[in-house]
Amino acid sequence: MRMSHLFAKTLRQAPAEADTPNHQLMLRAGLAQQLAAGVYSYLPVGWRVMRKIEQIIREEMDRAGGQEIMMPAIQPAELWADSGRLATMADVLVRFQDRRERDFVLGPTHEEVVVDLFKRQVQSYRDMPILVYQIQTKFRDEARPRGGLMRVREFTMKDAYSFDTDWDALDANYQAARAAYTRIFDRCGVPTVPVLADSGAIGGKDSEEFMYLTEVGEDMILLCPGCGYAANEEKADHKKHELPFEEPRALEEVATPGRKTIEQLVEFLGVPPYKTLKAVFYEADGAPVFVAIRGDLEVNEAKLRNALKAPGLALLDDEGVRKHGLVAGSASPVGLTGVRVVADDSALQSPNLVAGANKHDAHYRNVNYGRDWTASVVADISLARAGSPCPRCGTPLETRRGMEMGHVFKLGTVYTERLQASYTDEAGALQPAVMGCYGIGVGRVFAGAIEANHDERGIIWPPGIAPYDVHLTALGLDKPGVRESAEQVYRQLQDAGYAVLFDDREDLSAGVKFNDADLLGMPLRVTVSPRSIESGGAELKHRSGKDAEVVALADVPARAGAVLAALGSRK
RNA sequence: CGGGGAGUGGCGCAGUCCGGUAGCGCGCCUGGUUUGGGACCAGGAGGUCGCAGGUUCGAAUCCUGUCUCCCCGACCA
Repeated sequence: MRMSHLFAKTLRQAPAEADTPNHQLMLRAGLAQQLAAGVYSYLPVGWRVMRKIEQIIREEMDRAGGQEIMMPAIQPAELWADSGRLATMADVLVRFQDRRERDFVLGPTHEEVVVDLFKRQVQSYRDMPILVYQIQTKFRDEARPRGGLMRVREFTMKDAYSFDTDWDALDANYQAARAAYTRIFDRCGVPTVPVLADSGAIGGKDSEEFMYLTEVGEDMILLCPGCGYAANEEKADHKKHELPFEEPRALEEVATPGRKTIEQLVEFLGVPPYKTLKAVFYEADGAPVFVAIRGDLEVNEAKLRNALKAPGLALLDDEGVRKHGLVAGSASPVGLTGVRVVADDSALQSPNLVAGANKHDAHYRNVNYGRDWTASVVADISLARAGSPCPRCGTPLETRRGMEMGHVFKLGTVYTERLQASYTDEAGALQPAVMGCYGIGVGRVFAGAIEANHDERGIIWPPGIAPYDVHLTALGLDKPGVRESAEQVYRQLQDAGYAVLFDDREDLSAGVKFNDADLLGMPLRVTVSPRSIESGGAELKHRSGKDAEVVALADVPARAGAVLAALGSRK
């Protein structure tokens, strides 16, 4: 490609909207451009990267036994009503009506459609296992698109679905997909770690996210330096500080004028936070939920949502608190009636706690579960934080931020039961197929690859996904022999099978061209100039290296091939 | 949805408080001089100041409404 006619321009300054390196470089290098919040066009160079990532995904999914298909983005809303997700995913669904006023959604994901397909194609256990995948545009009306390509409303996703006769067979497909993911991210130059994840509204059991650990990531990950335990904050468990047994003492009311927070109570009464009971108010399906958790812990809303099977759970606002007669700052489950109480298991085993008295400026001492209050739901609903003991080995956990590149999970029979996708087993009985699903955000891999591979000058494309192998820079095009030599190198490299970006722009200084080459980040830069010709040919330098070598013009393709091979590029 | 910030030429910004013919850097076009790390000279093009009302002799500037974008939170297979 000749840069003189490239449909994109590099920018010296990044647009103000970008605040992470990958986002700034993407815009400065002219890879993509935003049309609306979370909606992007891909320009030629960026699109080549997307296609390279897709190709790697295809190769690895095929190797894992996957079969590529293509499903429609336009899907009947009825199918979503059948699965129950028309309601549970209502806020992100992009919906429309056709001219006959029939309801449709633009697919945010394809479980419903793939199950429908499965029903028509598979009736027998003999037809399984199945692993199908597609690379497709998804639509989600995200509450807040952000971070360049990291959270967008229209995006390319590779989604794969497996169907098996039982959970053991599912595990084989799951492990195959998991292995493929490791290879895919590796080839794309994005270091990832699998972390335990919450399966969220989609349902299902085991679930892991592939995270690229970086400060600009939007997810919080807990990692154990002792045993390697790794989990998303939403999912992470931790050992809770266990309190020694104490005889329950008599309930005692104390005046606590103006003390509303745990910090204020701790300071005023001289008790440690773990000897207090914290109250947090939520609302689920229109009804208030009183959450009781020990004062040294925080509520993990994902866990709470799962414990209550209430995807619509949200914090109660001040007005709601008043309306339900709750006394913020002095609320407690002691003597509370008419409100559902959920307790973290920490609250049960902790004796003689300080808790609210359900009237202003008063608390109780020596509150004990069972004697003074009970909860209708008891579960681990606590948030693991930096320093929390690892659930496996007790080592203090560390936190890191991460960008989610992919997600694998075992769905089981959630969708195949709801949508009645069953097969006939060996005994002739109908069974729901056991399903897994596996997603990769292609645009996220694109962003992650830039984030993981750049320096102060620009992008350093991993050779496997570089839009071009060679950035050919011609300097002094009006000088004798330069144009001819550069054209010759351009032709020879292309004849040898390399993708070449040829900076044939006239009247630009060497500095501009070199800076653009560094910004655009191809693995190998070849320079043809009066100086290089005088010293015997063309100059080769790889993007991350410091030194250049001069090679005779005729030898450029062979030498370029050797350098690229050494960099790990596969032609 | 709650909180904060911002919309002025392709990009980055000033001008708004205090109303009076819209400016700077980069980029772009023409000519010339240059050419190994973001050149120089001369000339030039390009803006309904997000949009709609209002106040005023006069609005980028004041008032009202509205749209959009960014950040934090909520939300998020």
